Amino acid sequence: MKDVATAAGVALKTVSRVVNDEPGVNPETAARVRAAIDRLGYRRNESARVLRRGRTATIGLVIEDVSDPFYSALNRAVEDVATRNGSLVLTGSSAENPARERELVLTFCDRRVDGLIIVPAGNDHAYLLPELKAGTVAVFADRPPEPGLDLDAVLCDNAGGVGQGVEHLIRHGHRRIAFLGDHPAIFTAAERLHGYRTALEAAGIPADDRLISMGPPGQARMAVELTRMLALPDPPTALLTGNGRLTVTALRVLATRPPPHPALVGFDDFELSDLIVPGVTVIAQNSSGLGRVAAELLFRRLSGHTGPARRIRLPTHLIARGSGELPPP
Amino acid sequence: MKDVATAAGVALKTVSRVVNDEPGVNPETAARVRAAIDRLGYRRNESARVLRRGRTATIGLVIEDVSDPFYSALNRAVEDVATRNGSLVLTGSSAENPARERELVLTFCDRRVDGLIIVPAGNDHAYLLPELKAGTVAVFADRPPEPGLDLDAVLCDNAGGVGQGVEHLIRHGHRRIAFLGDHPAIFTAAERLHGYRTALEAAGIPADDRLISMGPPGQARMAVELTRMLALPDPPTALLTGNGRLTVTALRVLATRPPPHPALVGFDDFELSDLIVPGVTVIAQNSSGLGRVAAELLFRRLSGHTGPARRIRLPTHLIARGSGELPPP
DNA sequence: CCTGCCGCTGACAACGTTGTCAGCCGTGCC
DNA sequence: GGCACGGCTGACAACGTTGTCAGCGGCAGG
Repeated sequence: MKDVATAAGVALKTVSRVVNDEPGVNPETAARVRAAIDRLGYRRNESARVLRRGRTATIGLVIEDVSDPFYSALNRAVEDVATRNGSLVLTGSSAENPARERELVLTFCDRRVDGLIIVPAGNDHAYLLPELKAGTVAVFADRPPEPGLDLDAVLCDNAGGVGQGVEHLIRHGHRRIAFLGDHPAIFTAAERLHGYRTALEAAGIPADDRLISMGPPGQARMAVELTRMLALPDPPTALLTGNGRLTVTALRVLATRPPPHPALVGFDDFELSDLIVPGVTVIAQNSSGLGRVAAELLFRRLSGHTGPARRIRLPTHLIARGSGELPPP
Repeated sequence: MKDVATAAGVALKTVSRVVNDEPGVNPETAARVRAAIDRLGYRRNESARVLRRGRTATIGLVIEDVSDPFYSALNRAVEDVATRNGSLVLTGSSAENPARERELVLTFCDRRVDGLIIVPAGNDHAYLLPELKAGTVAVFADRPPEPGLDLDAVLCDNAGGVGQGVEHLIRHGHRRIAFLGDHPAIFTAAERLHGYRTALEAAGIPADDRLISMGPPGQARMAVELTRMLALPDPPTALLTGNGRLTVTALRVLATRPPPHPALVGFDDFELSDLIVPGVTVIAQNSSGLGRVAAELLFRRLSGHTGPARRIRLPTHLIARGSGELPPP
């Protein structure tokens, strides 16, 4: 910038004014400065700008895994909103590890991101408090902050979605419906389990703990659990899987078994669910909506909005493709 | 930092030394400083550090779309290598738009990223030259830089991979093999088409232009092209699709037609290809390998390595799952 | 003619670090 | 006792911007 000023025969500050489109510069002078900028190929140093102004025009996004379709759709939606707001996105994968999440968030804060969108892996975000006090804005997505942390959050209607799925299966004649969910320490998994129990209860069907299995979506575990359930004297005639990976794992295990297969409804849509035979009936959640709304809440606060923390629930919707409409034998 | 210095009763510079683990500080003093740091919750301002040192410990990644499985796997691999090297990743989606790519790259450069990994959308990277001269390191992934731009690049063995696929189909008795590729202006699409022609020629089978269709992976276009080809007097008995999205589109179109279906080999593996019936035979490319190797090349250069630009080809491998082993009728 | 104002420009400090260099003190050697 | 040296510490400038304030000349109004 100094060089540009010299080349254009003006002071540093005038160049700064031109670069920032500040008013009060003689058009002729401005033109001369712009010419010098082009000639020298000058580009503003953002780091210095940040140091002086305090805003980085960068937000941080912490998700579980950038390569997971659910989160990468969320990532994309966040990126789109950020671009519209002139911001860039630093993304990090927490691998569902609270320590890694904390490390990422703090590193982002060191970089002075303007705001954070976090899919929390842990339940203790005390480490966030100093940053929040320092003016960093944070929004939680997919899972809420623990009580006491008063932040905006965007969630799916987990219980309601699972409820829709259970009702759908009941409508198709099922009463023995198994639920295969992720580890109940994960907020969404717990909510979905709750939705399952509530819907059964509402239909007057007693929940049977032997038809419930909660844990990580490994294929071995899934094989064991399905085998166990299907060998029961009154086996489930339908399965409800609690997230996309569980659905896929269940499909893989079922593929190793002879028909007839139980009906299946999966929470979370996934690509190609329509190409499998029968098509997989799913409860679609709006992953990009999650990202979009979270980013919008964030930028609203960044542009000065204050107000009580909001908690937004995005609706899910059931897509019938065949697997959920199989009747009980 | 000033506050910490005051609190610990030392000079600014001593705090800086402690924070950076520089040698030559009395352990007692260091302990006092560290205590003050903890007490005040001090965190170093990275922007100021960057301004002073010139290194941001951040790299930029420009891909086509963060939500595309191929690119998000690449993204994850880059992130992993970056983390191991103490760096963060700024990611942007170019949407296959050269102008957007340029904008992203220049914005990243304004932020003084140490290096760039680019999946180029366009063929003109003249805009990169000033940045390269200014010391930014760039590595291309999936597609090479245009001649004259002497940069490291990591590519898949596109022609060889398609060749494998063609040979596989020929081995299963096919001689009428159609090729459905993306727009030939895309480097990988052109290379794959070339591999197709070469492999046919090597087998002594004349290429038939009526069995070749190059263009974007829209379902309408795919439907038209497949209908046209399958209505020929001597229709193709096998299809080779040039990327993941084309494969999926072809599967969707085929699903609307009565059997028997032509054999199918798709370039690029995709999740659930094993759950479709018959399983989809693919030529798997190593998308995370692409990201990993590109990031490794980048960090090698960032740590001082100089040397001629390298061009690395990653092998592909064929995974037979059923659809590519269907015999001709 | 003087005053006040406006449009434009520039000098200077400040943002929070780190690199450079100088200084202090104690120790060991001549 | 004088000197060199090493371990430790600190003062200061610099990185490239932007915010603040002051200054300049011209013009309108009193």
